[in-house]
Amino acid sequence: MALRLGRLFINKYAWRLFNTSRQQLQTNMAVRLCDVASLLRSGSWAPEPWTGQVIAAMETQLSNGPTCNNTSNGPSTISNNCSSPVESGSIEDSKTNLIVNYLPQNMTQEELKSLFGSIGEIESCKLVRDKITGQSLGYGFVNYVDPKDAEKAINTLNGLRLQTKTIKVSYARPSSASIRDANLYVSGLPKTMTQKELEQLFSQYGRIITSRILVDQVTGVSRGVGFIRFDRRVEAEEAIKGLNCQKPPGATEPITVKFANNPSQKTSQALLSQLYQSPNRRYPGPLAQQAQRFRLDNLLNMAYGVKSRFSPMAIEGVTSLAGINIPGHAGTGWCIFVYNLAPDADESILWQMFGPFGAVTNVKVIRDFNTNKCKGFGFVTMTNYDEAAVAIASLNGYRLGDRVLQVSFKTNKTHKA
DNA sequence: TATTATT
Repeated sequence: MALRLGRLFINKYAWRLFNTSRQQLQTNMAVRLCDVASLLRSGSWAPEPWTGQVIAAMETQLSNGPTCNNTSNGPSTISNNCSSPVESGSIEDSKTNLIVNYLPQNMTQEELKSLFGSIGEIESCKLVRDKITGQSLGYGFVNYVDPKDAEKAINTLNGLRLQTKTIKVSYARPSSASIRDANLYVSGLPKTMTQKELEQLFSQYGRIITSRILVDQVTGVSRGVGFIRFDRRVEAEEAIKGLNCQKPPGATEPITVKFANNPSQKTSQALLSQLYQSPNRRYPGPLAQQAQRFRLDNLLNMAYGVKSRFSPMAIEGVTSLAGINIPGHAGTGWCIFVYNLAPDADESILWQMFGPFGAVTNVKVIRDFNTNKCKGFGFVTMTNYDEAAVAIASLNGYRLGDRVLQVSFKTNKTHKA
């Protein structure tokens, strides 16, 4: 039994790591879409040949622009935005606070902040997680300092594809008990009914926030079930009274309308993660350290198994991971030392240089306290070893302006310039 | 007949 659980545990981590690295790559791609495109146009950045595919994907997404509606993986709202102070009659609607929906399951709060921080200064950011299991509930909040940045985030990040999801970015409504539990589950729908028709049917009872008709993944044909989320719970209650057991216009069978199940209902997976994750997060102890080691081991396994381009480490690298002496590794990622930056270098140039290679969680330009000019070096933290290694191999010796950069994993020794 | 929208 213990072995079984252990195996499940390991597989779960391997799976998560694999998806996380893919997702983070895409996240960082997304952040740098505009930057990279402008660099390409200016000709000041020459990517390695293999990054061509990544760049092409960026350009495709950039040229397509954000798409809000009717994606195969996300519900959409025909009636547009979620927050209209006029319509909702509220004058307290924040113009800085955004709700972000349909986030990939494994996206972290830091990644959320990283993505939205590329737009402007963030006052606060929260990824909402299940209180018990710690699992992401797939949505979060981003509160900007400047309302203009919130608007910009909606314009540039709404409809962004991350992994299999298409995120939705909209103004958050003022939090209130009246808007909770307003999600309806509808079944018995005619297979021919469109989302628009579904919304038309329900819109008489209130403002619809989202609607969705589930479709067969292969054929794309309606499964006759869907969801309607109203602005307010009372509206949902009225819709149940008015539409449950009723036949939609032209339909031969009545539909069933009821409140949707809460997402926090426990699955076996949730129970498993509750067993292992929850105590770890609250009380970092031997189990947490063990989990960290699994993460690291699996990271290496994924690097070996998934990437054929690059064989990052020899066996001594694996054994060193069991210990704590890992050059450049600070627990949260691989720290990279970048030397010979110009005095006017800023963080954005580091994002631009390293972002295309994979998941970048942090960049820092070291500045002189008095002049605020770059002291000639900085640091970049990357999540995945292989991506960091390729970035280093590609950017070490890179000519930035009239300077030749030195790029390496950060060592534990003090660097002598 | 079931996705993850209110901190």
